[in-house]
Amino acid sequence: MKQEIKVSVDAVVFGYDQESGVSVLLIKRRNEPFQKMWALPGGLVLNGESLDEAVNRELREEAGIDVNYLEQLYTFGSPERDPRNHAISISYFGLVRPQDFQLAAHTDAEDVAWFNIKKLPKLAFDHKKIIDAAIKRLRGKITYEPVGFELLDKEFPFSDLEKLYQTLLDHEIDRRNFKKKIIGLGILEELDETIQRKSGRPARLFKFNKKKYFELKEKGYNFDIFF
Amino acid sequence: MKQEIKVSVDAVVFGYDQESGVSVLLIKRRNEPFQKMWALPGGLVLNGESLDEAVNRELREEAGIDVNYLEQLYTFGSPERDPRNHAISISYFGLVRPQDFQLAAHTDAEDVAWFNIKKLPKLAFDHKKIIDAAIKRLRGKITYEPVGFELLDKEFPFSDLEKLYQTLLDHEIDRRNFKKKIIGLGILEELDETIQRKSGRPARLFKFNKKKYFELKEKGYNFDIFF
DNA sequence: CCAAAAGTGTTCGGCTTACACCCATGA
DNA sequence: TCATGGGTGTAAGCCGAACACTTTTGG
Repeated sequence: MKQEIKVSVDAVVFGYDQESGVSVLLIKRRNEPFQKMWALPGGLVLNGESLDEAVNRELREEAGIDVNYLEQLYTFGSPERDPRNHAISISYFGLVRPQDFQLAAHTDAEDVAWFNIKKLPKLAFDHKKIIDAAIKRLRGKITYEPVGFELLDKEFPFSDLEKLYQTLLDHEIDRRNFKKKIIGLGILEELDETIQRKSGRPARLFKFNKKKYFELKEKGYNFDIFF
Repeated sequence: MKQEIKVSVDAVVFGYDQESGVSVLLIKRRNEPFQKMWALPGGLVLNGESLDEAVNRELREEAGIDVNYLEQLYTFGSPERDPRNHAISISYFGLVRPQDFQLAAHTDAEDVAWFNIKKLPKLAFDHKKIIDAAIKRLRGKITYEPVGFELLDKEFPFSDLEKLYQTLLDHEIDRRNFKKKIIGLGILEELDETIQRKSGRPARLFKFNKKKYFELKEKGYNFDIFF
């Protein structure tokens, strides 16, 4: 009997901002099944298209977004996950600076929006499960690789980084120890500029030095950021 | 246009023994393409079958093996990876005690054998790449989770564990520090029995205490085994 | 001058590392 | 008695954790 399995990709794209914390990008489905329900952006892989291409295409089509970090997460293949037919989903994990984009729903998406990861709506298919896996990965990831910078502005005050870690790891961090540790990694560049928030003393801006990071990584340097 | 993508699974199953070190299970392909070439066990997922089921079935059919540890590794989906058509492969990573099984080639496999990971033959498809990814994962994995025990006999002398780590991580380990660390984790049980190797003083046998391990893991205990 | 956030050092304890000699067995 | 592998303790240094007061700005 001929194999009749559909191959699709789905993306869990995270964004972060100071006020609302960590969010996931969702689309509202235009079509059945799960019509009008929120779901992860994604869709069928085209013949001759690589998986990465498919994810990037779907994100552009359905949400108007180009991620700046993307990695494969997990492949879900239980035959019951799609009510229509056996369909596997290769899920991806992405990071983006929400401020960089104007969301725009197209094709299969009737709407697009950011949802705080603590206030998710009911989701289509097994997408809740996929998001849970992605959150777990994100939490793990930031403790051993400096991916957090992909979520912050290019130039950011140190407290933003601190708050990001606190939000993601969900526990208090000692400001002094945190700074010592991160500065000790030698992958940040301190700028002369400062930024003024609503109140309080202005903060020095920092920049992630990607080149330095890759140099150190080459040399087998380790970037554990445990707490 | 209708989607025409084949879905298959492939397994990188590792075995270990004292003399030959770490090996991978390979089969010799009975059919085209890559006929008579060595390849990973695996094959098409059947309609209505989950991915895990598919891997276990293929391993039983092609090699006569039941793994005792299995996890998903990565999904390879470049359209050029199969000369016939667009085919994605969900690859798995497995561990087994080679002594527990009598290899037996069937169906698509003309032969099955263990190959030392440092002496691999030329491989079909992109299977070399898949094995490389699996080795990297294995190396990483044993540093933060006690999966090594799945490769050793149920009861083993401490030096076996030490040699396994040395082989996998490819560097010297101080016997005393290693023992202190592992014993300190509290997941080993020391038995009264000893084993006599070809020469030298007989060695005390140890057993991995899975129950204790899960208990500790529940409590958020961490099992880093860095060097 | 008050509120809000940024900035900054030191001490203590525990973990990691380095390191070398004796023991039990078979040949 | 020799060769082979098994077994064991201690000291030094480094890293992570705990901890509080001062500075700069806007209102």
